[in-house]
Amino acid sequence: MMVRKKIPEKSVERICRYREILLEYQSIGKEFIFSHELASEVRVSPAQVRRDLMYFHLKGVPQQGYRVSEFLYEIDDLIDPKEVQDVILIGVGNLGKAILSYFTHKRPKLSIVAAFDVDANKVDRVISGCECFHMRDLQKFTREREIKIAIITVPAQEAQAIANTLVESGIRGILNFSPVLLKVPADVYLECIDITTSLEKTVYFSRGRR
Amino acid sequence: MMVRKKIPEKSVERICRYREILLEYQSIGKEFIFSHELASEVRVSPAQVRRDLMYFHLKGVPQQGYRVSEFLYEIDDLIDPKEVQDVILIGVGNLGKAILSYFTHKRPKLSIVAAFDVDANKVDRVISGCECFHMRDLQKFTREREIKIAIITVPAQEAQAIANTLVESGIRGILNFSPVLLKVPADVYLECIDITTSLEKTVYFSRGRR
DNA sequence: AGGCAATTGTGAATTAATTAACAAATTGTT
DNA sequence: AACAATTTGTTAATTAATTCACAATTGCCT
Ligand SMILES: NC(=O)c1ccc[n+]([C@@H]2O[C@H](COP(=O)([O-])OP(=O)(O)OC[C@H]3O[C@@H](n4cnc5c(N)ncnc54)[C@H](O)[C@@H]3O)[C@@H](O)[C@H]2O)c1
Ligand SMILES: NC(=O)c1ccc[n+]([C@@H]2O[C@H](COP(=O)([O-])OP(=O)(O)OC[C@H]3O[C@@H](n4cnc5c(N)ncnc54)[C@H](O)[C@@H]3O)[C@@H](O)[C@H]2O)c1
Repeated sequence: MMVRKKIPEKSVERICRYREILLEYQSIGKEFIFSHELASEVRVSPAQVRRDLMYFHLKGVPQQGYRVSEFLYEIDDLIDPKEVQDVILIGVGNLGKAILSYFTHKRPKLSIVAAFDVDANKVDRVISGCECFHMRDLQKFTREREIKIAIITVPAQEAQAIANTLVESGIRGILNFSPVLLKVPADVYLECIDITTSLEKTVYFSRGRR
Repeated sequence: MMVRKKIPEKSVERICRYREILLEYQSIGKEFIFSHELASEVRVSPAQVRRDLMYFHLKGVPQQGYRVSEFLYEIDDLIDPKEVQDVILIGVGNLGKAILSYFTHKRPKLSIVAAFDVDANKVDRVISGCECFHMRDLQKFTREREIKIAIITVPAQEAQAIANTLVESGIRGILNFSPVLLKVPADVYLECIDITTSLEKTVYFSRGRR
């Protein structure tokens, strides 16, 4: 089997953004797109777009650009898992609920299939369209359903312990919203969204220091 | 006045993370920290930490490290605004509410002072500890209070129009949660948190392609 | 006090990411 | 059917970010 060249994080990120724009184009019936159009939408250089395209095989034609449907197909093929990917979420608080309601039917290949919490008001109910179970069932569920991806939205002080449990039960990727830099084995992928840092960055750079 | 060297985004981001760790150290009574300790907490190299330190003036001592309180002071001095920074939030939906409740008293120098929405169920009430006003009052409020920072948590299709209004009323920095790549003038700082992309990245890289 | 071990601060070297540049290709035009 | 105008695909050049490496300090131990 031919092994695809590894793609740097930044490129994967941009490619996901290209998809947003392409879906928009598709929805308004545009069949073709130029690298410079995509570039200006995503705020990168046209050269950057074409460079990213080298990671997968898409032929554009001069004077015409890339066929949107083909482009989207290639992105799906590259980025999306082959089967629907089941995801779980830990911590059905304010943020957890927002995410649950958002991802219901958002992407065909991504589905949050269960949420877990310790709060008696939350377990054994359907919250924001998602079944919520008690933490004690986490390991069993994860193992049986072979869940590979988890989203952590528990309070900071709980996050590391939960990450440990997740890793133990076979999780391969974690999207972490707690402000804690979790420690996980090198072969588990960890993506952190640190909203506080983002806001601090915004404040810092809005003060004109650029 | 001596002009500080401009600091790259990545460094600012790391410096904000250092602060998290330093606050933790302080809370458990540790007075000093080594570059390698901080580095391993934040998952960067010790050299990287020391390099970032060159952006501000902090003296460490060999065999002892950096004084935590001094380190924190320098970060505050560099990153934080001099006065309390008032922030507004647009779109008091699931995500907006989560953010409002989270940032109440989170950072002494950051305060979400008002939220705006069009939904009659939300305006003129206090939601998650924050006063919520109707969108029609946005411009007036922003101008009068000289608000410089806004958080956008409205549906995708509304985001650009709201960004335009914000820019018009003098906003200098936007933290955007909608999946739209907003167009703003070059002198307005735009930070985007794209949760969908982050989840897609997590799924992609958890499939072992690294 | 003097030597040993550890750690800082920073240029130099390396690696990664981005942009520039341009030949090859394609379309429409005269 | 040759030409002009674009736009692609890719290599080379540039710029940015990270790591290396090591002299200079400092604390600690004997
Ligand atoms: N809400 C935000 O805007 C925001 C912003 C930045 C960071 N965060 C981080 O996201 C996380 C969640 O924030 P939130 O505002 O939703 O908090 P929250 O308190 O509303 O929700 C936390 C949820 O986790 C559950 N929980 C607690 N301990 C648990 C455990 N051991 N196992 C399973 N579930 C447990 C609680 O019952 C609760 O439902 C926190 O780490 C917070 O720091 C949130
Ligand atoms: N919730 C999530 O986890 C999540 C994840 C990724 C992205 N997002 C994005 O964040 C944004 C908000 O998501 P959400 O889940 O909170 O949506 P939501 O529908 O719960 O909230 C949107 C809020 O915006 C208000 N609103 C609508 N039009 C407005 C206008 N013109 N002016 C002011 N307010 C207006 C609505 O009344 C509502 O209160 C969306 O753009 C969404 O794509 C959310």
